[in-house]
Amino acid sequence: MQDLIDKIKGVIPLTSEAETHILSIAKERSLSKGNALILEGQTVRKTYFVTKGCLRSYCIDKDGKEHTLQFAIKDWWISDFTAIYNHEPASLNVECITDSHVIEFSAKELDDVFRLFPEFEAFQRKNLERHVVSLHKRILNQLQLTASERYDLFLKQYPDIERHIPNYHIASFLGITQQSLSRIRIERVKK
Amino acid sequence: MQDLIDKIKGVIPLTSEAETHILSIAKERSLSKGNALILEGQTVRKTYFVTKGCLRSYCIDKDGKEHTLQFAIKDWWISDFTAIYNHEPASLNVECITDSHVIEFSAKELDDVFRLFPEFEAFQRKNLERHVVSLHKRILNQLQLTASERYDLFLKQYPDIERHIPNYHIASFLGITQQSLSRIRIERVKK
DNA sequence: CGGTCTCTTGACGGAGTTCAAAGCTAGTGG
DNA sequence: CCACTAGCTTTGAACTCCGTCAAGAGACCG
Repeated sequence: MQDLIDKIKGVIPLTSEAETHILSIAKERSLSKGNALILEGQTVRKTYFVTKGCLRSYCIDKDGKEHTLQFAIKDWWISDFTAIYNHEPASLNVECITDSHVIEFSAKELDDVFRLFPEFEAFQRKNLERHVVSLHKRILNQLQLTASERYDLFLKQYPDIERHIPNYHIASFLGITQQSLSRIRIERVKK
Repeated sequence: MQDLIDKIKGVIPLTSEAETHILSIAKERSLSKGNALILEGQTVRKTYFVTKGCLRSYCIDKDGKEHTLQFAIKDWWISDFTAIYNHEPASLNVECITDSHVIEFSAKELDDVFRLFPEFEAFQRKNLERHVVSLHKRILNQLQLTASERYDLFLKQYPDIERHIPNYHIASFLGITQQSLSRIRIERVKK
């Protein structure tokens, strides 16, 4: 829980009332590998802040294949943001890929925070700005890099993730099959 | 200019002081096809709101190929947001692809607006949320759709754009070559 | 030890790229 | 008004990367 408070304080000054309120709506949860937090089609009522472990959000296409939109590790937020912002049913699934600890927030209560403590707007703006930046980078990488180059970058951005999560999840994030990723990994070892 | 004021009023109530301030920092500009607004490597000081015409942002890769990150038509914002948010030199270029009208803002003055009129935070939050949603959709499309399906979707999202801008820009947005797009278009006509 | 999950391997096919050339189209100037 | 040019699109042939399908090899866990 302190992780989150520290993270907020790194961006905006936090009054003790605001801190108390945040603590009152935050709910710590321990999750096991495989737990599903959001399922496609459901109404999305929660957003999660990860303090330990790793989660991912993904969609399932018409052929039943999974495509990973996001991995969330320590200090990242995860949910189906499109569903929350547009008030639609989830089109994504969110699941736990290692045993994890998260802080759960009701999307509605989090929204109230902006009215009760307007200073949080600036915090959220920074979060969204960072999010946009990382999405822009990902799109540009997808447009200009080969699968092998994207994998190199992935390993730099998530230095330790790779030891804990299956390669087929990484493949589904990079936009290739697990077989192709396997071949890329073998090529890398040769060099 | 009224377009922008209307757009703001659609999201938040706008006091007359705030409106006056916005008008005082906004600068209307007419641009011709081919005008460059931002060049890679420069410090980015401006953000643009498009009221007429079409602009695009793109990067140039190590082989000299262009990759389009964004098209901006009426009511969209465009700039190198990564450069602005991270205070880095531009890694993108922004250029005018048809004769256009934009409202130009200094990034710094726009930032001041949040301090002077905190009610704008909610407006900006909505903008950023919408931006994140559209980027998520684009990434998922890139992961699960064929080039031809992505082109179909593109035509739906930008119904008229296609008549005014060269196909090779569309190809560079979709992540394919202009030759491939040409073949896709021919296949479509057959059906 | 047996089953399940994950990764690797091989053969083949297909979508998209590359390079090069030709065909269009619209604007420009003689 | 035509010829020329520049910008854009189409076409063809060869190639490459990656996907698909199917099978096998490890690894992990009850």
